[in-house]
Amino acid sequence: MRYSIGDVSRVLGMTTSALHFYEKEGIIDTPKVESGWRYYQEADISRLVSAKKYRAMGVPVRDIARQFSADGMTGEQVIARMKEKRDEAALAARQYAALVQDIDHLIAHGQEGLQHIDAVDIRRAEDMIYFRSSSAGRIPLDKGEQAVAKRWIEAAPAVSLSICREPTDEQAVPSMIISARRAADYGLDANGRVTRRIPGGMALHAVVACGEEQYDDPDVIFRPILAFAREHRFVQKGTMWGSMLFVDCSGGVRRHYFDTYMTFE
Amino acid sequence: MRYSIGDVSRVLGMTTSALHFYEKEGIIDTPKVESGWRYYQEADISRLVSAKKYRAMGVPVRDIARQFSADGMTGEQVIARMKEKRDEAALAARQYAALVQDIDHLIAHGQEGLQHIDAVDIRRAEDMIYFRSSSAGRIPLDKGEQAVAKRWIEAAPAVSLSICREPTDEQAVPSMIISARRAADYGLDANGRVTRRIPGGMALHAVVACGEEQYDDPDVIFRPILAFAREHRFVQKGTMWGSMLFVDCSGGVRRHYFDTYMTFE
DNA sequence: TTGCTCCTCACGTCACGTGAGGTGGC
DNA sequence: TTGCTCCTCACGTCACGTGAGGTGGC
Repeated sequence: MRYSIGDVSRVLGMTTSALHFYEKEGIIDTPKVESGWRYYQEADISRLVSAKKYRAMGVPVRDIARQFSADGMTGEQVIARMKEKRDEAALAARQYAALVQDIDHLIAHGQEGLQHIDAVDIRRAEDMIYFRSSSAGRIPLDKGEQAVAKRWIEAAPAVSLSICREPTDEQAVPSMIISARRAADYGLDANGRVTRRIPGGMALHAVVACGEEQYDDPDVIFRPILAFAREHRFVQKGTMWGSMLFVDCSGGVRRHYFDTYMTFE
Repeated sequence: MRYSIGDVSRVLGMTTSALHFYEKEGIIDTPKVESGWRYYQEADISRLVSAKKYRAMGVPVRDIARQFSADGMTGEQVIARMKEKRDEAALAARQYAALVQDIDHLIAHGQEGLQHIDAVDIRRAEDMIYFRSSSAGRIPLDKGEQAVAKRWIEAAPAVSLSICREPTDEQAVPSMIISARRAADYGLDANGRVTRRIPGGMALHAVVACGEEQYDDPDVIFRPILAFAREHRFVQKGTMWGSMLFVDCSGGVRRHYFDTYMTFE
């Protein structure tokens, strides 16, 4: 049997230009009849299906071409490469599964926030772990701390930009935060020089929105909670914290939404 | 605080050229001092961390720039887009998890094959489902069948190129095969016009290697099994089949490795 | 004859990476 | 003064996609 490029394209789900490209790269060497039309044989189809499979595993086209070339890869080499790709795929699967969890968290808290903005309620706060550089911003100036901060940033969106205020602080400080439950999944722990644990418990909670003033006055995000605490005589226990959910950039102003918590005695 | 591009690059895990690129695309608008050096503020860092988060969710840079622009996206729009990306990430997680399973199968059978090439043993064969076009090759000429074949090809490597021979066939025929256990995960079933179920059971089994002659004589892959069956008086029951594991292209010749099965009475 | 399929070739896209040649800061 | 960091600008990369202008086959 011989197949036209259209047949191959429809069945393999590849465009004709992709087929031309694979031919140029040397994965196949399709014979042409005098009119210039390509006709594909069973052997070409096999080669292309294998190539698609390896592409799906993340093998570059150049490597696939070499694999199938006159002096290509041995079975052992092919299997060794599959083992690498297996581990990469397993990592990708874990990362995407974690991403789903983290997006779910953002959606749930974000939606709640849009509905009850600035309203204070009481709920149980999770145990958290936070990173706070010794140089007062989210970005450390010390190279050792920068290396740690990098690992935290990589764990976004499970790690979120946050603002924390310990009882001994003079003002709130920009930092990064993650729930203790997720921290281990991302290889983060609370035993570093610049990381600390915040025990959970019953807490005042509010979703707040603030503008760019948060950069000069990080305490702005705690106003609804602090007003409620004063009015109802709640006494702060431990670190007060807020984690950023999303930013609304419509209408020429930026509004940052934070999920804020204050555990009490 | 102000940070140099080097500080930002080390902490965010982005190259300076990526930071230049994000600036050119309008995600940030870093001020420069007279010497021409950029200095980043807390607000820029926030923006970049958010941008990284959305990139990890698969949002294009252009869209992120629009989201953060003067008249950008509302909170509702950001959350709506997160919902889309959540579903895409969930799909990706499932696909990578499936890929891991499929690669594991190829590695296990491939390794076994390299050790016991052409050796016949007896083992239990799984229930399988196979696709065989009405036009005698793996690629159908009928457009309806081509649409079905496309969905099978997409399920590689769980679907593998195969050669099947029913008891009524005059010779073996190229086809595609998948285990019944995995078929449902990929939305494939045995009730189509060109698909059929192969019941499993105790079977003669061999991993064989053959050259390009398989394209003219597909039966070549069943030789070891058929010789063993004749010698030991095994009687074929149901469809005989072989699925391709990998191709060894070293030393100027191509050797195709197939996992072959024949259930018996 | 018509409509469809196929051809080549040049250029575009996406998200950066690389390197040349030059300057600023402690 | 030295070594490091930073600058701009042009071009490269990867895996194709797009479109122009033209031809083949039933």
